[in-house]
Amino acid sequence: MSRTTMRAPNLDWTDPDCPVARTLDLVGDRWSLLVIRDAMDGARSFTEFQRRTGIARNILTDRLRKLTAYGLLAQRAAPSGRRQEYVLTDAGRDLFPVILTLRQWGERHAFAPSETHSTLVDQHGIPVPEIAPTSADGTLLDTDTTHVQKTR
Amino acid sequence: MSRTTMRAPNLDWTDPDCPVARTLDLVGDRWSLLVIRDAMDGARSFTEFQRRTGIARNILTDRLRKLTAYGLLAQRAAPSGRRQEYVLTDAGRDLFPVILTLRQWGERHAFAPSETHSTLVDQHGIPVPEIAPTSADGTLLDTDTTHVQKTR
DNA sequence: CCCGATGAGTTGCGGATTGAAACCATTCTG
DNA sequence: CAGAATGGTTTCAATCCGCAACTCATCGGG
Repeated sequence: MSRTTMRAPNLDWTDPDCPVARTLDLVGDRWSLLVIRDAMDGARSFTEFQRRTGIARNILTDRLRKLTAYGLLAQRAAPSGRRQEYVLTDAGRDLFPVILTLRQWGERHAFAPSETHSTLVDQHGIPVPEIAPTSADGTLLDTDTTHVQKTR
Repeated sequence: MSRTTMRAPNLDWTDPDCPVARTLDLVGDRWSLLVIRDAMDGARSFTEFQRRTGIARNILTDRLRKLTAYGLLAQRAAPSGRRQEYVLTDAGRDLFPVILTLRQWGERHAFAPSETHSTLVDQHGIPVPEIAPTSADGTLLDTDTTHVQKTR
């Protein structure tokens, strides 16, 4: 889990002390996390991102640039030919738990019981179990058993 | 974990089959998740949300209404006085893992080593450990060891 | 009972962000 | 080499957002 040094991308954070707010300042718009999702699922090229997300092309240009500037994507030469491709950096790949929890919440709450949806599976085709936050001693955590400790 | 029936809030999903996209259709804007974050940390009233997030008031009005319509917040009479207050529903509280993973990503990647930030702690004041997605047999999961299985 | 202070919005408006579509320069491909 | 695909850029209209001012109801004193 290498630590990428921040490129001071935003001079003015929405809430400089809150890690949640900082993360959302980087990927909390309508499209960035869908681009990341598709990158995790194998998308590499401009056209492929555009096809999968349906995002407008000028906006995609902007998002790819921003995500690259923030250090979540990197551009490198494609293995075949001399075209460029976008790949996730370590920091970008590290958004996996975020995408996963968004996915699992959606599965639980954004589908009617009758509806079907795609599923995330591991190498053996077994569905990924639901994530459950636990404390150091293994007990389940939720809103009621945790609180934010202000930096001082 | 009670299942709230969807209120068919969005007639047109960005990507109807993908749980990630559906979740982002509900809370994937600039402010909704920060409102949820503050609700989890005890905010109840319009003014309190406004003060904590710094969001414009007309936008806050809109977000509170939408989140209520989507079933993530509910309005009920405040215990003291007859004023109304906004509280998280079960579905809203269930976003805890999402907020937590956003927070943990931010802690890892959105702060320079020298910077300090607020921390999430449990009842005993012990920092919440980092979430690690695992498969059914307990092995660590990431982008390389999972893939989306299309619904068919 | 009247005054000022809050709380909870609503309205109007200018500026920023998006989306759709057309256009353009390279690079492949047959 | 012609035509298609890739990876954008430009233009323009529509939408969204932030700010400030305004409203309306309630509340707490004096």
